[in-house]
Amino acid sequence: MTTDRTDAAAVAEATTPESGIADPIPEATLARLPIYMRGLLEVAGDGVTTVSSRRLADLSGVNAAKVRKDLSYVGTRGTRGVGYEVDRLIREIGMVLSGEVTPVVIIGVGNLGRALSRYDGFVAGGFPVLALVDADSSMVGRRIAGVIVSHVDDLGKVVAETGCLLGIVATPAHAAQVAVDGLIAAGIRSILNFAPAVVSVPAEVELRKVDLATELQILGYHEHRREAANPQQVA
Amino acid sequence: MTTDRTDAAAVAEATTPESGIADPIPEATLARLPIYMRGLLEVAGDGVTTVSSRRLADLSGVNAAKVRKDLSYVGTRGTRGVGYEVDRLIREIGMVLSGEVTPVVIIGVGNLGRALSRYDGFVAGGFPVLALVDADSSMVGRRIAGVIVSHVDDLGKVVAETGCLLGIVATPAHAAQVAVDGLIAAGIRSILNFAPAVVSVPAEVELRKVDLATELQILGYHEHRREAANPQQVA
DNA sequence: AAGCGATTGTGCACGCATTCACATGCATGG
DNA sequence: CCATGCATGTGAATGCGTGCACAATCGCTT
Repeated sequence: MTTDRTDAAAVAEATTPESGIADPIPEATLARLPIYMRGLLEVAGDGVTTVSSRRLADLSGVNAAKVRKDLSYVGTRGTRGVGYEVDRLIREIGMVLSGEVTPVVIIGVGNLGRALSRYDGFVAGGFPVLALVDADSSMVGRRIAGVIVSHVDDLGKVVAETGCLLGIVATPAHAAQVAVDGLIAAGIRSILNFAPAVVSVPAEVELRKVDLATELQILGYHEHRREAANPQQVA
Repeated sequence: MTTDRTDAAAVAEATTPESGIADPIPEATLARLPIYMRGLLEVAGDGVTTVSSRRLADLSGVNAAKVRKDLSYVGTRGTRGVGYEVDRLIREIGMVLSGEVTPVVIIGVGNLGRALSRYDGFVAGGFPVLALVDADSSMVGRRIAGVIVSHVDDLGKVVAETGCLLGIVATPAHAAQVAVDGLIAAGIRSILNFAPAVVSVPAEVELRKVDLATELQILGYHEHRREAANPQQVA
């Protein structure tokens, strides 16, 4: 797989046939694939074998054309006049988004960290939480969701042992940057940050952010906006 | 992502003078305002009285031009050659995003719901969790983060009593639609959904979504991509 | 009083994402 | 074996968000 490491490699993988690396799936599409997957698994459970883009769109709450364009990126082709084969779609999408099980480490076992470590959706989605670390020594040794909490100083060791590839930061804001640096030092290059803080990472590290307070604030904005517009109406 | 904005109304109120309702702040800008706010509060704590767009940009991890354009939406004007007045910016941004305290109700007190109800960031951001409900009778009556859990059947009553304007759905996927319908029936028109399910709401209801599993899947995709490209290198 | 350095405010162009609209092509029925 | 209907795949138009680049403008210094 890919022995030519020239700068032309990037160009070459545009429409690589089957040489290994291939697709540059748009971020927006990527974010919808898991949604499609859920819908597909649902109809598959009902014994349905084919779906139209229209049907899948309804299940996912999006536009039918968008579904088709999205699916065109994953490579699967549907059958005109019929639709897409459910089983195959599930297989192909599943292959695109981390086909196998990808273990996760969580830094910070406060309220949020504990909840995340017990969140069923992660393991169900193929992301078992295999490691927990915290800076608080009184937490170390505790067992949460079947996993023993280690000290953050042992992060490198724990990550190496469990083979975690993804890191979740669930620390207070002031500890976020340190936590991220630690993850990177431990070899993690994909990080999901729940701490309400701006952290900086080297370019080769993928950092995504979930900001709970911000979500509420955006909702609050719209809510106040509506209140200002309408007089009032207690349901 | 998430959030469907039908700008039918937004167009009409384009540049209302001061008739009450006014600004149509872009969604992207809105999402950054809380970040700016954090940076501003930080420098304000250090006694700084003015910031340049450059400085604020560095603190927020964004582009300076973006900061200026964003701030132009909130109305505040800076002083050329000097920068923006910190105190005023804090006040103005604070006014834009739900100037006052906005109470929140959480449906579902499983792992996630409990964690959210104890999350300090909410109350710190002006979103105290004043009500908790669950469908499980064994949960009803329990006290979590100082709030007694009520039964979901009493949702309307609880919402009315506490004056909650925002709803958070933290139920399992299969209960999400019912939960959302309940919130709407109770008069809530701004909802944050953590359940991994597609739910439908009437047009006048604002629905945002936080999909934890999807976030990991996107990270997983990029991680696998990198692995496929590079040979391997255990730090 | 006037110039100078600094920083804002914004016009413009580019790129990504969404959506429409339609030709292409497959499967089924007569 | 051909016609017909239905759903795919995609070209093209539109809109939003981003970031550059620069003129306008302010405070400060001389």
